[in-house]
Amino acid sequence: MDTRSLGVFLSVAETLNFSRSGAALHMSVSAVSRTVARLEAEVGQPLFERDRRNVLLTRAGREFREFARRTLGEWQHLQRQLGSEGELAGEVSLYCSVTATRTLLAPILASFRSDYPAVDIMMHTGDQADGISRILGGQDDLAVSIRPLELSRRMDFLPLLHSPLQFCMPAAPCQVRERVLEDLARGGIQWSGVPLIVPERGTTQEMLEDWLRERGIRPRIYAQVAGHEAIVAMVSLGLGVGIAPQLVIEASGVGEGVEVLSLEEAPLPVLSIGLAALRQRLASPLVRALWDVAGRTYPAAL
Amino acid sequence: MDTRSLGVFLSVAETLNFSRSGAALHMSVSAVSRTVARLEAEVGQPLFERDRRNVLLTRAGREFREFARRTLGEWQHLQRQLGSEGELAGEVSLYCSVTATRTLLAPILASFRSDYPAVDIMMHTGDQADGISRILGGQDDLAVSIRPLELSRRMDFLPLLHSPLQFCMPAAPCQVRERVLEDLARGGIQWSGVPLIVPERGTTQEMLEDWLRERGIRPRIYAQVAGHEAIVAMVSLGLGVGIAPQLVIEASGVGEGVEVLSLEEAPLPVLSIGLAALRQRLASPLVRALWDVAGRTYPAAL
DNA sequence: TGTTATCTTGCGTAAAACGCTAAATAGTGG
DNA sequence: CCACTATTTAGCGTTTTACGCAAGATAACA
Repeated sequence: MDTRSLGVFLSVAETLNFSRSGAALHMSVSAVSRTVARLEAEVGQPLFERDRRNVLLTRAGREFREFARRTLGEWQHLQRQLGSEGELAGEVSLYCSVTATRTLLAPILASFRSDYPAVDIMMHTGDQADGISRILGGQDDLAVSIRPLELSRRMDFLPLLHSPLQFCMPAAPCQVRERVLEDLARGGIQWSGVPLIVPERGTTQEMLEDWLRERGIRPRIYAQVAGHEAIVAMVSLGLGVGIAPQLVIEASGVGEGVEVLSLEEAPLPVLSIGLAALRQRLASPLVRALWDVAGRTYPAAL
Repeated sequence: MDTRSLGVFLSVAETLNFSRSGAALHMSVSAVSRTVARLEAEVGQPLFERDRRNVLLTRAGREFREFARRTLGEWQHLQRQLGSEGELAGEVSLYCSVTATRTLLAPILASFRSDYPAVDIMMHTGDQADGISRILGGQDDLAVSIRPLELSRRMDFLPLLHSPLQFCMPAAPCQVRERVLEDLARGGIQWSGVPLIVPERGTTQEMLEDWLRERGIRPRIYAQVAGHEAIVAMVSLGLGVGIAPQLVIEASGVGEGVEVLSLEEAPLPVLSIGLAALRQRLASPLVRALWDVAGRTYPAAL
């Protein structure tokens, strides 16, 4: 019996539907099934009555639900109580890009500091693309990141907002801009002729690669750059056409200097931006606190 | 947080000594250390104050101890309550040798049937040597077995009584008996001349092999037989010198027909005989019930 | 009768837990 | 004062567990 299993059981006891609980808990149906089966073996009695069509709590199941609620409640209470005592001792380390600090993180951190004034936040900034590996490597507790295409099972991701990936070009007249405008007037961009400034690594780099491959485009890469902010900066200098989340383009100091290229016929994917953390670390009350504040700050996150 | 961790914590909270708790719980010190460390990370505060010499509960630790006691108590209560309701449905399967049924098991089963009249016991008998593999293979819940030399971590073993492994020879005058007596009179058995009847496999077979190897003895194997009872039977027929636990020799119907050979200068090991089960299965209340009854029936087991 | 929704099971893989051994540290006795 | 013991923690390789995927099974439904 562990807290995770209790959570799964309570979810199923509420939905009375293994599949829906699985979806809600971000786990496969089979994992839910086996978790319940394990509990039943430990208790020695079936907790649910399933007849392929309906799932119902047995009498034992109802009693177990009481126990589960009580135990889980007390555990969380204890965690909060003891955990918050330790605020002074602990600190939460957070990895994010410069843009994230000013946009997404600002309201979260404001809330957090007023709720938990005693917690120190150790913030590291850098290329957003490195966030996931820093989390996996245990170097930071939390990272603001784009949801990776493949999410490790050790990790949890809390989506906070969405922003489309966009191409952008210099706003001021220059060779690159004229070339793009000409192409657009003729009906389509000749990618082979446009200098492209792309992310060096990370999710957006993979997405762009997929997008190009699907369309059979062999682009002319002008530069591979670490950090979307740097890409936008280079674009604003007229060095080429770049790619970055719309959020970054808008928030960049040089926002005036670049213009979004909207390719309606073949849009780039929309990014899910949020917090990433190891499940393990999320058991720590400090980390969980920041996570929860973030979720409350962006309730539309769903 | 899971029940196992709570148990470890409570043990350490009592002994205030990681090593001793490790020994008591049949786990390594490092496992104890890490289990406590995990709990501390989950709670967000140290539960023990350790200064290399002393281990003390912190204030958080004392609060956690209350929680742990309460939770573990309720869990066990629930397990017993719901588990015993299910008696009618469940059955416990038990693997043992014929001898075990009549000796070791008799008092246990008597107790058990009066305590839990509704539980069916599905008993399978056979060569004791197969018990461990039947447990590991999940074919039976419990097995009466000799403690294996290597105990899988998935398994738990409850020692109930001890019995020395013994050589035995025919009690009636015959060629084999005379030969042995002659050898003994001259100071030592000439193993190469004595027909030996040995276990086909299992712990006693391994032990005998070790014993022989250590002494550089190349025995004359007359027969490899499955089951100690069969060995004793063959010995009583005058076919050779056999090896079996003293318990089996005494309990065998042909006990009169065989005589124990006491080799004081180089005794065979003493066997620990008891119950074996998968830890997993022991979580089931039914299995646990029989296990507990056995422990109560042989309290001198320690 | 085919389709859909739902739970369970087999199999290969990824993560967690463990034991062993070594390191670090403090008390003890010769 | 130093060897020696007792104790907790950390690295490393191995065992055990949990998971996701895909197939199986079963019942409702169209």
